[in-house]
Formats: sequence, structure tokens, C-alpha cells
Amino acid sequence: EELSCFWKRQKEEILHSDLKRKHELPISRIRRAMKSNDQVKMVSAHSTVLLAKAIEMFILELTRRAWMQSEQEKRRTLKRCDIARAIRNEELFDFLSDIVPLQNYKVQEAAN
Amino acid sequence: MVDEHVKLVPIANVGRIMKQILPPTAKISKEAKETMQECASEFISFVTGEASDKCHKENRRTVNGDDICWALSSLGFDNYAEVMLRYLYKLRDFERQKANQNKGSNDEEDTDDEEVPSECEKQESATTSSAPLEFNVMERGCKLSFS
Amino acid sequence: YARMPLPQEMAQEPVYVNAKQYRRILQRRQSRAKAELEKKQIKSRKPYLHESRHQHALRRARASGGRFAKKTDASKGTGSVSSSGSEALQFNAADIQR
DNA sequence: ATCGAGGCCGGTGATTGGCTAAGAA
DNA sequence: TTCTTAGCCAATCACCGGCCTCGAT
Repeated sequence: EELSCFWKRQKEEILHSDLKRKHELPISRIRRAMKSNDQVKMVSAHSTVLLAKAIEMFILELTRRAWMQSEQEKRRTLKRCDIARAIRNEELFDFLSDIVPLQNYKVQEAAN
Repeated sequence: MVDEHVKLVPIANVGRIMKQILPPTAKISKEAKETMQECASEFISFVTGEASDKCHKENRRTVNGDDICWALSSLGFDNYAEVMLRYLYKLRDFERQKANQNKGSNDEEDTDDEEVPSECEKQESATTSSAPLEFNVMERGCKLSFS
Repeated sequence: YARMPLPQEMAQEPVYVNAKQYRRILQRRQSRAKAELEKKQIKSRKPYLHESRHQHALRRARASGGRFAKKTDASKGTGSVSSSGSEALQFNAADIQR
């Protein structure tokens, strides 16, 4: 329905994107983040660019799904809890369940 | 102690990307931007870890583009893997064009080699085909197909 | 699709995750736990990242609405010596938008 | 041969806070 | 209704990307 439209758009944008255009995310920052894992020794230039693009699409998809939660609550401001519920609703984002707990995230912040 | 913030993508970039798919009137809380920033960092570690493990298993010391695509697919991000694989082909094609141009200008002597006619927009051969895609390095059958 | 139960440290009901991500999620948990143990401080966001940029923001000229204003020649001249008593309010186009 | 780490350098966009409407509560 | 808060603005400077050399493969 709406997701197939999202991915169709992504495919076409990738296909017609200008490779000389500057990236949305800084490549050197992605490279440093990858190497922060000391298991990683060498990183090719292509892998960094690919991951940067993948992160871009990841942010787009998660934001879109989170905004659907905002709409459900009839809010016009995207909040943290919207992202948390979007993560809960899509098993593809299960890897984030520790990063963005659905409940008690305010309590956890107060504990610090 | 290296600053923990260098592992985070700049928050202004994150906010700009988020705004791209939201209605122009939509607002984003600061907490939401910070959360997305942390999610992006986890995404990097998550995918890179998977790719790195594959490299170690195959006794390779460099994480390459195919590893990223394979890791994405392995973790269930098949839509991402498909798009990124096409982007990888486009990247390689682009660098071949650049290398050919540099070679052509370096030794201008050309007897039988003509200018490369296909500029850039018409890369139809493999990347645009509607045939199923495969990874170059496959541990087990790992095919993706279009809808 | 297939979902795998994660081992739960607390006494809670088991939480199920994407089977394709199961192993990697566990490895990441271990990696983050180790990093937190040896780094021993990761939480708490600083109010700002760089002292110099913070000072720069405080020092900058602002329009009446609190927004940053364009740098003017007058503000550039008054650097160290308090010679000219130019205390006049600075107006620019954005200021009189209403 | 190619391809990445690491260092250097110049150009540049991310960082940044006060006010107030927008909107969460 | 009350009160929290996100957008708005643009100048500095940390850092990004484009070079280079060197060593690995």
C-alpha cells in the first residue's frame, strides 16, 4: 500500500541520483563509527558510501512509520514515544528495542 | 577517552533527513531527533557487525560493498539490500567511467579506442534489468527478486 | 514469520524478536554491556558539544525576536575599545516583518 | 597493478541560544 | 484553559572530503 510506494520511490531515486552530489551524511563519520568496532580492521570506500545511503533510507522509513503513530494520536509533533511504538510495530526494527524502550523511558532518564 | 559523540551522525543531518518524508507543517521534538540519532548509530553497529563477521569467516581483512549488502539481507533488510546492490553497481560503473576518462586523458594516443559513447544516464545493461539479482559472494543461496 | 524468544534477565514474560536478527541482537547486547563496563560513562547528553561554539552563540548579535541577526559593520567595529557609544537598536528587515 | 590507512590542508556547513507562536497537556 | 517547547535566524570553527605518500596484497 503505502510502503510499496516508499520503496518504489527509493529505487528510482537511487537509480537517478547524481553520484557527484554531496551526501546527506558525512562519509568520514560513518567510517569512524564502523571502525569503532575493533573487530573491524579495514573498510572499503564503497562500503562506507553504501552504508551511508542505507542509513539515510533507514531514517526515512522509521520516521515515516513513527509519523503514522503521531497521526494516530492526532499530534502534529513527532515525539520519542512515536518512534518507540513504530519500532514495536515492525519486527524489522526489533534490534532497536533495547535502544528505545517503549515504557519507562522517562523513569530511566530520571534515574540518571 | 574518545568522545562518544563521534560515533553519532550529526544531529542536524538527521533532522534534515527526517523532514524529507514528513509533511511541511510537521514538527519534530528534540528528543525524537536524538532518538533517531541513536537508532542510526545502532544501525551502523548492527549492520557492520554482521558484515565484519562474514569477512572474518572468509579470512578477508576488508569490509567491502558486497558485505554490506549481504549483511542487510542477512538481517532481514531485503528492500535495503536490493536498493543498495543496485547503487553499488552504479558506483562501480561510475568509477570505471572515471578511470577510463583519466586513462584517456593521460595517454591521449588512441589508435583504435574511441571515446566512451554512453555518458552516464543510460546504464541499462545489468543494473536496470528486471532479472533477479544475486550477490557476487554467496555463502548460501541468497537471491532477491523484484515485484 | 519466525520469531525467537530473547533470554530475559528480569522476571518478565519472554520478548520475541526477528529470527534473522536474533544472533546479532545478542552479540550487540554483549558488546554494549562490555563497552559500558569499561567506559563506565556513556549516558547524559551534554547541553552543548563545543565550548567555543557555545560562546560564539552567546556572543552573536540577535534580532528583537531572539533570532540571530546578520553581522553589521557597526558590530564589527566595536571590538575592544569602547569608543563609539553606539548603543542604538539594530534593525533589519526580519525585525520589522510584522 | 590496485586499494586503504593515515596525515595534511583548505573550504565549509553543523553547531548554537533567546524569543514566542504552536501545540502538547 | 495553562504551560512546555520547537522553529527561526546565520557566524564562527571543528571537521569533512580531497589530496598525497606508503605499505599491503
